[in-house]
Order: sequence, then C-alpha cells, then structure tokens
Amino acid sequence: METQSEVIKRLERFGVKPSLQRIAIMGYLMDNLVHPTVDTVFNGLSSSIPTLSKTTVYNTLKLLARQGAALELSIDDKNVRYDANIFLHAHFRCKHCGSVYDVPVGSCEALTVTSIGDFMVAERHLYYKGYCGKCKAEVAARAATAAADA
Amino acid sequence: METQSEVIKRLERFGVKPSLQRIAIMGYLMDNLVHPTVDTVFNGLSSSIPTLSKTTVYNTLKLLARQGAALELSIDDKNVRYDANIFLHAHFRCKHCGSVYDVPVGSCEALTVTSIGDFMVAERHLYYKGYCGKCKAEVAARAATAAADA
DNA sequence: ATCAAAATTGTATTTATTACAAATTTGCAA
DNA sequence: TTGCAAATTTGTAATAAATACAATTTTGAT
Repeated sequence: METQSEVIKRLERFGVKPSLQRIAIMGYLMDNLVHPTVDTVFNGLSSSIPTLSKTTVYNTLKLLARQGAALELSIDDKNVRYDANIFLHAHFRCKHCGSVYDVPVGSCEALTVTSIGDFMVAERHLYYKGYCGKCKAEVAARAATAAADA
Repeated sequence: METQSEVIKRLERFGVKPSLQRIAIMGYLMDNLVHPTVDTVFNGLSSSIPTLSKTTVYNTLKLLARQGAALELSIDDKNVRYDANIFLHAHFRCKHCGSVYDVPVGSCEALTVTSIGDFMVAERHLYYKGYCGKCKAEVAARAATAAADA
C-alpha cells in the first residue's frame, strides 16, 4: 500500500494537481500493478468514494497517461488498460484468460529510440500474445477432446 | 494489384478455403498495405461485391489473423487494423492524424522469442506512438498559438 | 465573502464488435 | 442429376467501451 504522500509526489512530479479522486486513482494503480481496466479501477474505488463517477475515472486515467504518470496499454482489443509501472518493460497477454503480465526486456535499441526518420516517438510498446502456462494446458486438452469427437 | 492466383495461393498456404469473399478480402489487404480497419475494407469492397456483409468482413479478417495469413494490430484504441505484411516489422501510429506506418526493425532477440517462462508466445507486436513529420509541425504551431493566447 | 477557473458528476450518445438465426452456397454421394 | 449435410454468408439485434456535454461542485485567489 502506497502512502498518500508518495502518491501525491508522483502526481506532482508529472504536473498533475492532486485532488481526492486523482490521489485515489493514482494510488489504486500503484497498488494494483495488474493492468486494470477503467471498470476495474472504478469498481475498486466506488465503495470508498461513493460519489465517484465513471467519467472521472476515464478522464483521470487519460490525464495520467498524457502526463506520463501511467502507461496506457492497447494490448487488449476490448478495453484500454493502465499501468503505473513506467519503467521499461514489455507485456504478455494470454489469448485465453485475458490476463496481462509484465515481462522484463533486455536493453534493445528498438525499445529506446526517440525518433524514426521524421517521426517523433513518444511511446514504445512491446506486446506479446499467446497462452499462459495454465491456459496452454487447457487449450491442449480441449484440442485433444475436439480431435476425439471428430 | 495481386493476381487472383497469388491471393488464392496465400489463402491455401494458411489453410483458408478460398471463397469469392475471402479472395476479395485477402486481395484487398495485399493491395492496401496501409493497415485498413474493418470499415475501410468493407467500404473498399462493397461496390464490387454489393451483397457483401460487414459481418463477413469481421469474420473473415479474424479468420485470416487466426490462421496467420494476416496480422491483427491493436495499435489503435478505437479500431482493430489488419496487415497483410506478415514479415517481421514494427508499426508507428501518429497520435494526431491516426495514420499507421510500417517501421523496419533490426534483429532483436525480444522480437523473435517463442516462449517466456511458461508462456507460449504466438505474436510479437512492437508499436511506436508519437507524431509524424506533418503533424509534429502542426502541433508545435498550435502550441505556440495557445501560449500566445494565454 | 466573492467569484472565476478547475474539477467532478451524470446522462445521453456514439460506435466498434459480437451474437445469433436465417438464407445461401458448396461439395459430395446416391 | 438430385438430394442433402456442412460450410459460408448475410442481416438484424444486442452489447459495451468510450465520448460529448451540460450541470453541479469544489478550489483558490483576491
């Protein structure tokens, strides 16, 4: 659990004026590094802040991403996900259960470039998609059953 | 413009039975390497195939991606995009105009791994986001105007 | 205490995608 | 050729993420 002052420090470091809602949302991200969706954040906070609006969660998460205080992941076709871990790392998404995991990456020039030709590069995302250990087994088992049926 | 037989060859190579619609959609992707969305593909083909259904476009593009005949890009938060270029390369998306461009990548271990721990890796996506040459200038000009107004 | 700017809220809308059932086409076997 | 089941395509209805926007509340300076 992050201390309130640590959360405020992070907000201020990225030029975000701390409000009750922003502190709660930033704190939630820092405490839950599982790449939550907007809905997950909203549901996680709405009991402690009953007046919280989902619009605020949408706006605040977008703001945090724009200011660099969090990452906005487009690894999931359905929902945008957010990540308070702003250090260089990659992500893996299981195509079966949908979970998103952090993956460490070695230093690689392609992951640190700041420009490509006349493009200005602001973000670099390395996404892996496949099957996690648990689902790999499940999918294999199901494939075997399907084969037996046919 | 790809020949019909080249398109059919690609479909068969990836285990997709060629139908009129599938050939048209695969051919459209091969002729339009600008990472079109479902809507773009549908609009591009509906005049030549008036009976074409958007559901078929959705299903077929998903099928092509599943079979490996095309890539499904999640670089755009709004729409899924498709790419017939299945050779190793990265993508850049301009945050202002939304265009998606191909970017060559040097060989990098992180871009060729087939497993990570007990994860089975089926896809690797390297996405860059930022501003293309044209939009970089526009955004800078607008920022200057905003500063003058304040 | 006043008041404008900033932030938050809630509702209404938009729109990409999926679900699903009906219709059509395909390809094989009688 | 005819019949028929499987595969494919179509069209409509439903789902749900995200945005627009106006109203309300809060903040902070004077």
